[in-house]
Amino acid sequence: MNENDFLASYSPSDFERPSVAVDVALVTVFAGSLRVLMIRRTEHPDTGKWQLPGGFLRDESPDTAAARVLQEKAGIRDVYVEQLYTFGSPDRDPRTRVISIAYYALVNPVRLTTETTDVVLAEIDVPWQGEVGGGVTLRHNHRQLPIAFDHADMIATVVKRLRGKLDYSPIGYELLPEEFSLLDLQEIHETILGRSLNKDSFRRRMLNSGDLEATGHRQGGVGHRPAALYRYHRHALDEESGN
Amino acid sequence: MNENDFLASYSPSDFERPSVAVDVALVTVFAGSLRVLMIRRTEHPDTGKWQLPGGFLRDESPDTAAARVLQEKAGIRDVYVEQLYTFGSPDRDPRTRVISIAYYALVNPVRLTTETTDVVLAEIDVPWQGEVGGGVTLRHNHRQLPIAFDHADMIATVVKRLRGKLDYSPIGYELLPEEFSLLDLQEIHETILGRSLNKDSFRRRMLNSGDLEATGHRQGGVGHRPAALYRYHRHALDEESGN
DNA sequence: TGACTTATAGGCGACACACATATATGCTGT
DNA sequence: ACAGCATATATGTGTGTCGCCTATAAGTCA
Repeated sequence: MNENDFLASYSPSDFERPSVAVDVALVTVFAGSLRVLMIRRTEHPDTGKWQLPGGFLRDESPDTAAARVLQEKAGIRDVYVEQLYTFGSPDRDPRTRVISIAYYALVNPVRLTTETTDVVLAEIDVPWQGEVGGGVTLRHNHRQLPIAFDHADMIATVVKRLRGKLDYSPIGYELLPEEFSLLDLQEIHETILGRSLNKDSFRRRMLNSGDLEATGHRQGGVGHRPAALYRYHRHALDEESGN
Repeated sequence: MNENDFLASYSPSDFERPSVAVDVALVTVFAGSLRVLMIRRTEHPDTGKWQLPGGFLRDESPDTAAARVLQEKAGIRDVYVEQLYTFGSPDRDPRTRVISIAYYALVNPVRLTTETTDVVLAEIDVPWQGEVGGGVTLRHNHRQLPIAFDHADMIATVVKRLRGKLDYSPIGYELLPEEFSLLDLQEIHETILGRSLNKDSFRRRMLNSGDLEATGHRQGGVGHRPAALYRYHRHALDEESGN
């Protein structure tokens, strides 16, 4: 390593030192659509376009910053939050160099407050199958929402991550209330994956996973035979030898 | 949002502005062990401990920075590189606040130059099964290597990521030379997963995946029947209708 | 030439899956 | 009260994959 490299490595000038931000995609499933909370920008640049809730990192861990941003910008706390990917192209923000650590959060829609003119739950349109990737568009009340900065890339990355993790992690349950029917769970999976699933296989697979615990309750007032309700119960392995 | 929050968000002072670094775990499989390139620190803090090659982010994308760090610190280029996770606990570096975007890279060991006293390929000891996680330790010549900063966490995260992606992505091939036998490929998978695999099932699964192309070559001078050699050939679907 | 080692091919039962059919159960209108 | 309806739940069947096993092939080496 030559001297220039050494100096650049150990004494980065303030000019080179980027800002570090956290952006959070708060995702929910509602009325058969995958949705994400978006905020309308009121300042330059990208005025009028829609962005994810975000904020600059303070004297805190990135995880803490993500939870704080959710509390401050979306008014919600105690939800499932996980780091997604870090975006840092030199030109992703026209004002100055900003590195953004993107997060996603999952929540049941009943925990979300009503929309305002500047904060909406936008439907995510995913025009591709599987995890190969591609772009997404957002809709709200049949209108397409223009997306600020590179936040469309972030949302597309969330969809890919959710599709990849759905089979082997309990993220589906984070989008449901405490008690739910098997069909509720199947609709969550179908919405995330963007395709329909075989009902019988899905039932068997979920019941055999050992992650479901019957509550003994049933649906009420549904106009047909009520489904049994379950709750998530992290890997209740070998239920027969229940000791 | 109150005024304090506003100012903190939109005018982060230089004091709050952290440094942003990139650390890269260059991983390879050699003699039945998963290994990672480590560099001995010669300065405070953690003098004498071992760290991943890293450097501060310049006027470049994080991906570019990772490739540059590999070139400068490990003397290797044109390898598979992928972003891993961003580490940013406030106390992870005792000198100043540093956010580190961790990457991992995969390479065949024949492309690596010989070791020096300050640059070694350390064996990764993984005392857990599957992707549940836990800590790792490093060994070199039967001696355990002390690990600087939170780089042990980074290496553990790499192992988890590799185990998770192995089944549905071609990362295994990045660790092999252009032509390889099925047993070579199986040993890569077994080393990453930390458990032995059924030989027949593995053969069938790989040959049916459509990602292997027979080269027509065979092993030479192995003291027994030589295995056929294959190369990776991204999803050669429907080889029969070869049009 | 024959012993040895690993590669390769094929068979077999267990199991998960998609798809189909049959039965159960609560609700609703008359 | 009862028939009909809609969905839940149970059962069956063929297909494909997996782990395990046996048999054969193709090189090297004494």
